[in-house]
Amino acid sequence: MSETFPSKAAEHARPTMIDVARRAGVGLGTVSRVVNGGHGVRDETAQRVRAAIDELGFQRNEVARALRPGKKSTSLALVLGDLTNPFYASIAKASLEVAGQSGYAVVLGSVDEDPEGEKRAIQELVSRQVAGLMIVPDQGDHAFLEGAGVPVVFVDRPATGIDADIVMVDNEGGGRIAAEHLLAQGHQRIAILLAPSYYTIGRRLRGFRRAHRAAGVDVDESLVVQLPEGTAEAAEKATREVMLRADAPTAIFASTNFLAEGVLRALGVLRSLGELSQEPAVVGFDDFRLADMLPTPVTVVASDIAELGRSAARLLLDRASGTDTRPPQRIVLPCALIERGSGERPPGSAGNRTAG
Amino acid sequence: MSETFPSKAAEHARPTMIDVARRAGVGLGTVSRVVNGGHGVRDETAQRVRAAIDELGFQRNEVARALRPGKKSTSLALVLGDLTNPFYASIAKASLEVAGQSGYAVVLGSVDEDPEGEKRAIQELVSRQVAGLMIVPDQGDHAFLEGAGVPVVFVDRPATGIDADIVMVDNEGGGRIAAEHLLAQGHQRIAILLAPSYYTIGRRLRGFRRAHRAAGVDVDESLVVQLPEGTAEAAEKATREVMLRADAPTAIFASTNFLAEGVLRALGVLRSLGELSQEPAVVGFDDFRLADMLPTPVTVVASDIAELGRSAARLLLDRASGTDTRPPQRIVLPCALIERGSGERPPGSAGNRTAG
DNA sequence: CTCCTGGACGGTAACGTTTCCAACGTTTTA
DNA sequence: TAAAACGTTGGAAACGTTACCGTCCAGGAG
Repeated sequence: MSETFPSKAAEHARPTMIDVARRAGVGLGTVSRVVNGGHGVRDETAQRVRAAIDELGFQRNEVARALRPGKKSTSLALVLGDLTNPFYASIAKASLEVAGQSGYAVVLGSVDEDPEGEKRAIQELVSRQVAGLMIVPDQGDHAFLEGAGVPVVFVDRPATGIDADIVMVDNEGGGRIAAEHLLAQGHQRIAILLAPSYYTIGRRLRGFRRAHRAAGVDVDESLVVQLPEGTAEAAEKATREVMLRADAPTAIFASTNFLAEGVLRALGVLRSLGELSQEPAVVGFDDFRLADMLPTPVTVVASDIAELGRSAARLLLDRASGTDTRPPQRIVLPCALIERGSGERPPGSAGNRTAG
Repeated sequence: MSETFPSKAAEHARPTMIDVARRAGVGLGTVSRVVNGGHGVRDETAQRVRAAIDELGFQRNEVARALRPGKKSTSLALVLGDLTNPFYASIAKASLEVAGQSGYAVVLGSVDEDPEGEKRAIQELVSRQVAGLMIVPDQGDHAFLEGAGVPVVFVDRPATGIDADIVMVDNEGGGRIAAEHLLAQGHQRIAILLAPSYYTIGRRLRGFRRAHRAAGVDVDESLVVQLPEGTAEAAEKATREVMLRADAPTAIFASTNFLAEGVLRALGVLRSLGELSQEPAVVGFDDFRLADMLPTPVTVVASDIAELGRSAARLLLDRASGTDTRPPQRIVLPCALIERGSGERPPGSAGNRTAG
């Protein structure tokens, strides 16, 4: 065993530009020039340097590079909620793709639920010198970002305390479309299930109300149900309660994909128990996988979530590079109705309630 | 306007330890000591330093910190496929949580499909001096990671060319359980749909075969369907074809969540066309949202995917900190059958085929 | 032939932190 | 009382890169 362990040697290795320079018999600056595009270096010299790089397996240390003043790191930060929610997953995937195409990596902050945790996560990310932040903000004040010296793009909803770029969907329009659709079927008593008061939900409710006003139909405030949580379980419970009332609604608008799931679950249970005096129409907000394969395919108001992520990443990259110096932008993507069946049930749809 | 713009000032600001030291009237080393836990600093001095930190809004520059030899950055890299797949999303979420609890951020590499893109993404990540890599590997050779000097944990499947930690589910056991379950119902002709030859799929097939052998039933090789893609569409097409054969199977094992979706889609279409001479039993691999709400709830072989991500992150953190110096580990999580209905259909289930 | 211009290249400072070492003052021990 | 030991502090080197500045040489103009 005259040779050293390759693994050990490799661990100590990690050649630097200095090693490359020595190997190629050139100066440090020349290596740097070659690595960065090679302008102002003779072809022959550049070849020699590149050869040395290959032989040593040199890779530029991005950390050291980012340390230089002015040079921002080539990574973006993404702060969002539960990746298990396909909505967030789509945003992450899309922004990741766009960033990757420009050679940027994406750092995901650990995302707690409370605003305090979000703030901590963001500051963690800022201390890592990311070139920009994409944030799906929580409710807290985000003024602390003002002086961070890093471009910020908010996704899906604006944040309070700071004026920054924002990419979102037309929540109010979506809520309006959903309500208009149900009203057009002749529904007069439409329940709306609201997840905890995020900005988006408020907008969807506003659209819902506007559609009613335009149609000359009063909103029964007892059918505007504010849930304590944005989970399917909470929606299931609320749906059960509202549908068992004597004056049950003839339609339900679920303001979220998870809520729609809960509504369907509740209806399924009630149906099988014969407790459903009539089958309500259902419209959800945001499309979800298998929505078209359920016993009654689910009508939803949908938007291009991936485009949300792509737009945010593109905008942020332009801000980070200094290409884009316009005042804070506000990008709003449209919503469209996807009719699948559940939203087209007329008010009178017979249920199969047995004698109570 | 005697004052400078606060925003502008803030942009130029980003106070350093040197600023803090000057402000507190202490040396640079002292500030560093305070920031890192404050051992060996008099209480009164530490107070003064902390006051200066608060006044200036100082935040440690993690990039500069990671530059020091020995000090690895406090971020882990995660390389995986389509985040839109709930399987990957669960892994990402879980590992993110564990990493976050230890103060680590997670960097997601941009993930192309081809092995070459994966290699590029990994090297990008390595050049960012991450403390460790979690990889859901593609098929290519991963020997190039051997000398990277960074701990690696593979997730879901092993990689060739390198001996490293691996966290995975019991694919063979899962395949076996699925087949056993169907065989126990009396099924003798079971089709299995295979996504492109990943390691995991091969193992599931092996378990499938073993169960058959144990039961004394021959596998009809024409029912072992290798798909060109792992998409629902490919599975839908293959299911249509196999179910229209004269000797159609009485059961189908979909080796992936997306494939299960395709199977159900095809069956739905065939059913509505009256082309289904008999209703096959269906078992999927990996659970998916709404599986229990479909017209026939879907029986699946499932495992704790989140635990996959958590284990991987924990193991990697221990490796990165040097706490864990054992030889490469192999963690295998169990699979269990979730019976929901589709997998419990007996072989004779009448379809509703009309005269062709 | 000389001077000047300009391209190619080498050397060095600087980025912000950690770590080591030396220096200082105070207290304990001989 | 002197020496040693210890805890606290300041200063400087180093991490790997980029940017700037100066030097050198070749070639063109005068």
